[in-house]
Amino acid sequence: MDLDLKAIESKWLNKWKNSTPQNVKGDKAFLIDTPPPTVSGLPHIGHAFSYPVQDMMARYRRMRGDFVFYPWGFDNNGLATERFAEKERGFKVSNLSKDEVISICTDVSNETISKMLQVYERFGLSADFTNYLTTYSKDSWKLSQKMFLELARSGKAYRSESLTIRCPSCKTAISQIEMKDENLKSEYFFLDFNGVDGGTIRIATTRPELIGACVALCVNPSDERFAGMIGRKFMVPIYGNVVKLITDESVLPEKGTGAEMVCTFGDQNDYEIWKKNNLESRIIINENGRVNDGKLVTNKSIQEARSLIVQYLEKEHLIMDRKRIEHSVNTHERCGTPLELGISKQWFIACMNLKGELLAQGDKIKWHPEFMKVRYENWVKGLKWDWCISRQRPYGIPIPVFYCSSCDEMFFPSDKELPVDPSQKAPACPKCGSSSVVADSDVMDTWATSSLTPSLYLEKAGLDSKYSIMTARFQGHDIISTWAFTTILRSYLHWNRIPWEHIFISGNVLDAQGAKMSKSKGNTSYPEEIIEQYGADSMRFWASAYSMGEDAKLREQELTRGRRTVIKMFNATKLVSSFNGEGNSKRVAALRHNVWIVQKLNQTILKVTELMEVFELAKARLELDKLFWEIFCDDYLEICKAVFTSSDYNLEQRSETAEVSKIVMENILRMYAPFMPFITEECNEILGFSESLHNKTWPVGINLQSESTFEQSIEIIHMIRTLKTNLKTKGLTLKAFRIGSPNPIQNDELQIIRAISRLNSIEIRPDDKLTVEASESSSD
RNA sequence: GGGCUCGUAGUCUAGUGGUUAUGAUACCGCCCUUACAAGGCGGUGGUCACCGGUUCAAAUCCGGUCGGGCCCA
Repeated sequence: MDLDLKAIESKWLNKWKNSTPQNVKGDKAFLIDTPPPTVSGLPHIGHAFSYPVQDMMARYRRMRGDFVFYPWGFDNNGLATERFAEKERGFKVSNLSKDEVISICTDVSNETISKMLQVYERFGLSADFTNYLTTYSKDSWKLSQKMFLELARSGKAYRSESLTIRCPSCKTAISQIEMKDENLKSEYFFLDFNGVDGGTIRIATTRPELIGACVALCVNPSDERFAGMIGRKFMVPIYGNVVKLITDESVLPEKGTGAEMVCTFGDQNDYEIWKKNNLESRIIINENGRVNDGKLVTNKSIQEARSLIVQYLEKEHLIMDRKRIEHSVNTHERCGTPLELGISKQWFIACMNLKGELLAQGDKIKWHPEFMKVRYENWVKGLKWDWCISRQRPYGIPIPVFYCSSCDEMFFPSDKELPVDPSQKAPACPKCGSSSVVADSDVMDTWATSSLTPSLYLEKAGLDSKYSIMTARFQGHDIISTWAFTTILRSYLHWNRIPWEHIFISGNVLDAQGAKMSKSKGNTSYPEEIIEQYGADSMRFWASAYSMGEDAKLREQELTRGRRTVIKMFNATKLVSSFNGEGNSKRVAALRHNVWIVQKLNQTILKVTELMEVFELAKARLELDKLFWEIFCDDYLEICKAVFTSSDYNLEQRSETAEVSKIVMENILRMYAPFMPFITEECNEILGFSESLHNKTWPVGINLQSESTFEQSIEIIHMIRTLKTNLKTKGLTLKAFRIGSPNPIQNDELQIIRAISRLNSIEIRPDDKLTVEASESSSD
């Protein structure tokens, strides 16, 4: 093989570095809110699928003359990167000081970013890699803190002591966004509560360690088994406090015994019942996830507390029954630990009061595909909490707030002082002048910064005064409830506008069997392996084979087809450039076969452009493939070869054919350019152009003076091929044939038919329909 | 449990009411004095998941069942 894909790719990557096909100055702007990949490992196959698709749109719009803003960024802020750094360097955040953690995270993040960059560059993306942003940079700090303060000053963000979701393993508050339901194995313990006035009630619980937090018992009001017992008082085992049996619709009669403990706080439902009934609190799990029940358990983890309590219950013969079950538990998506609820002081961004407005914002954005909007709507409708944005972690953007210990005043730095690390030096209290001022020690949720990417990108590029709403967001459907939601929310809260006109949702990448890829299943693939084996253009070819929102399978056949297209394009270009175009044809496309191919080209340009305009990349490329393979290569190039080998054609006719073949080839390359930037650029050079293909404009078609009447000849050529093959399989060779034709066959058409069939004895007679048959054949 | 989505040759896929259901890939023949054997030509291969309904006409529309996937609880 004389085609070294790797060499071609690195050759062009180097050349493009010095002259990235960046922004044409068009009136129309196409502004992309690029998803900054999380700095928590190398790019995986999902990235190989989604980023090329964005790039195809960017390249297409650029060729259409738009001003294309295609920035790049990395999300190296917060817990994901912190966890990644722990794993990379083998340390525990809890064993190090805050400064040490930050310094290691910064190092790991810098190293990883440069590795990630190398992989992304190989994708052939035309994003501006030279000026990428990171979500933990000082610029990002500044904007993120500024925007936070805007919300805090206007009351849209508030600090409150209220129910918080906590991860006992990460030791921080989290938000509803980071919750994940998981089916976990557990065990029901059946316990009897003795009535103060006699009698007992049996309850089932999976959380015996919370008995000390029990403040009521609860059953469903329609559950007749307990009808006579409502309102009666019972004694809590071990602790002896007295609780009342109350009712709530939310209790499911078929769960356990139908009677359950209400604890402060077992789950969110406990909290609801607690609030509704104005119950007392017995908080036994502290902010660090340690249990202190004042009796049997002192400063133990939840697991340890559970076994202590169970041991005690067993010893006292208080467990009436046990049953293994599997049930759905709220866990932390980052670490899988079951979550706890507690009361603590946190910062929240209000959104519960905005559901209607947020749904209306969603309606103003064009969703591709449309049905993905439903996911957004479901999420907004299902919101249960305001967005808790404070995190008790070392690595993140600090919450820029001070609290005066003397007069309790809360105050903020001015915008001019940003970015600030409030822990560095606290100013005196502006109200009472006291110097005993404490800085907020928390950092912000990562999403509190990444929800600002449209502004982060535009500001970094100095475009924020010119543009406010971006054209397109590209992202996966797995983060509709996180990134899309928080971005829409912030945009609404700060500016009362939508962040982008369009949102493009890409699907997941599954393995060839349709199963989700995961490291534990061992079915993951990495983009670099694919590029090594098939080349980046083939990888992009595969990525362009799916409609928006559709899950993709890693299909070998699509990669194979992509590589074949690359090779064929290279060979076709070499052939076309070998056609000798000396002599100067005045009239381009006068010969029937040339008019025909130009007409086919024009038709395809129209179709492809139409499809690209509505973002139907997969369908556009199929049209292009059809033109290139079936029409241009299989038919037209065969005709060209005949023109150049047959003595029937003079210099001028050859010259015209050489010229037309080159023009059509070049137009095909332009249309393939967004899909396969490397091979098309290489072919563009082979054709003799010194200007980069990616700086050229999108084709608009070629003017023709005449109509083509060549279609019938093409049909005849196909029929001759079939006839030849059919005879060959019988061991016969076609020597002469007869064409029956309803239309007259022109002289030049006959020339081509003769040249392609390599036969001279052709008989033509009128017929009702087109036929081709052997008039004399013999065995070899 | 709720929502969304998908089910078409061995595999993957096009096809939102109208000839004989598109194409790729795999496989089987035949073709190297041919830009490309990583090519060309031809062929085998389908109860369009299942059941029912609407219609002159259903892969397509409606209802249900089964099965995958994702999101949310």
